[in-house]
Amino acid sequence: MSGEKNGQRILVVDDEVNISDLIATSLRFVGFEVRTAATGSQALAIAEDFKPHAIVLDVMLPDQDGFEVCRQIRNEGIDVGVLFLTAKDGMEDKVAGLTIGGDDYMTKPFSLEELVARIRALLRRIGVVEIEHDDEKIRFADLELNEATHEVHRAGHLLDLSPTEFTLTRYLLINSDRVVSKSQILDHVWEYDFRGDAGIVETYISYLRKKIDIFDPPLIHTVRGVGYRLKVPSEQ
Amino acid sequence: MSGEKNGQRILVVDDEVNISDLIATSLRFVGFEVRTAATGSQALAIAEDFKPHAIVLDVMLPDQDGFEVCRQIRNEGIDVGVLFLTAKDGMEDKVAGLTIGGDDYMTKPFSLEELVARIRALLRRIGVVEIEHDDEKIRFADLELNEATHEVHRAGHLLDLSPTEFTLTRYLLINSDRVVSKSQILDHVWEYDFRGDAGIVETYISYLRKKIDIFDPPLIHTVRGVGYRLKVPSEQ
DNA sequence: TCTATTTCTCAGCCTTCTCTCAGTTTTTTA
DNA sequence: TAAAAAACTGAGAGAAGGCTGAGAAATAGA
Repeated sequence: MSGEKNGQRILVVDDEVNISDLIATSLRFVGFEVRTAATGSQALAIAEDFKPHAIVLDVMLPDQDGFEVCRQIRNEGIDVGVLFLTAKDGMEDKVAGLTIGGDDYMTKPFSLEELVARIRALLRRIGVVEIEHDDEKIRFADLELNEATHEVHRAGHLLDLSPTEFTLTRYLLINSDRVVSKSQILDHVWEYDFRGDAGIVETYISYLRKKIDIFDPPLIHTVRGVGYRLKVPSEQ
Repeated sequence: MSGEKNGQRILVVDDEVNISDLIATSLRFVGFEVRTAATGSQALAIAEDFKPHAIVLDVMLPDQDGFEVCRQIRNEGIDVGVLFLTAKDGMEDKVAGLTIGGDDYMTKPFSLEELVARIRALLRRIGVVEIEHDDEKIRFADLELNEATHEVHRAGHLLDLSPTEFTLTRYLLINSDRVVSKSQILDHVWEYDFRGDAGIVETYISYLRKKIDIFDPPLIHTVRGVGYRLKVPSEQ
């Protein structure tokens, strides 16, 4: 289960405390050991003895830019994968160009579900095997989601899902058989600055049903007043 | 049995003393060690040496908001799960992000039974194993309630229960073999501001009997003039 | 720039649930 | 044995929760 230290260390670097807290909390919950830093120099100091396996690094820091921080940390001989965070301005191209090796980047705002998935993929790529998550496929009954190819199959058929539908499917799959509330879904699957109400989850569940549950048996079940749950009806 | 100190410490923070008292009493009764605070700064002061495992925290406090209190407590290095309480008014905006990292939230008014269940689920999720309640299933005879899936089975058959029926069943199960009065049931299963009379409990017991006790032997027994009791008849 | 896709909101509809009430049955007491 | 008290249950009004189609707004792609 979650909560145990499994040895994967992540350093989160962002000057907005709200953001770094949010990220840190999420990553801790899924079992990582996490430290946070608000500036480049602070990040450097912490990295030195924390020796993180991966860094979540905002490219825009008060003292220096993220690439510089990244370079310095690697110069220390610390072998680390980096997930860059960038605002959605024009900088994306530049970031993409500078993202080399096993590194990756995401634009703010993002969903926590997506962040965790990227971190896991990153660790896999750089060869740090995470316990229990070394498989790139998540399965439930005849529904299968492939992390590497971003494909989802039901009963052997390839489904055509939009990005949000994909993320929602993954979240349901990860929590298969347990009830998840609409607010949980909203908090994990939607971008963290989303200000709408949980009604949108109903809409997307409706979309998903038309793609996933046109096959028998239906897997997405409503638990009135509580949330949704992936289950195989035959279980009784 | 309930009543013993099992080591789980809960801090309840709400400026309405009626509410925090109500919650504290309920939590103490089921075996938690409880402290209360009416303001954010008071909460912080108490948390420092009380080191709670979980906090029940109103988001609307006189001095500062609940999120700030939460952040400060965690900055003290206290690893704590939070159950946020929110009013059901226009505040729904601020409710975003509350279910991150094992945390949860409930809207006022709520039922005490629901609150206790959420606290237990929270402690389980963040890895604080509660004695005697480390399982997500509650059982009595061939009646079984699953907290994670929200399913109830009798003699292997899945029962279809409404939310209130589910909560009532849980309350009876937790108090199995003991007589619980109609007013006790009303106080625990219905929202704390419910202004109807205890007659509704009879109605719901009737509903439950038609779902649970169509199987033999009947488990729900009336103790005339006192209340109801879950028992296996052969026991006498 | 235009087009296609995706996201999001909203309103109408339908289903289920909650709660009250009143008539009935059961048990107790006088 | 009759009257009173307590509990049971069916019916129904109104509320709440959830589903979905339509369309506006935002975004990405050609």
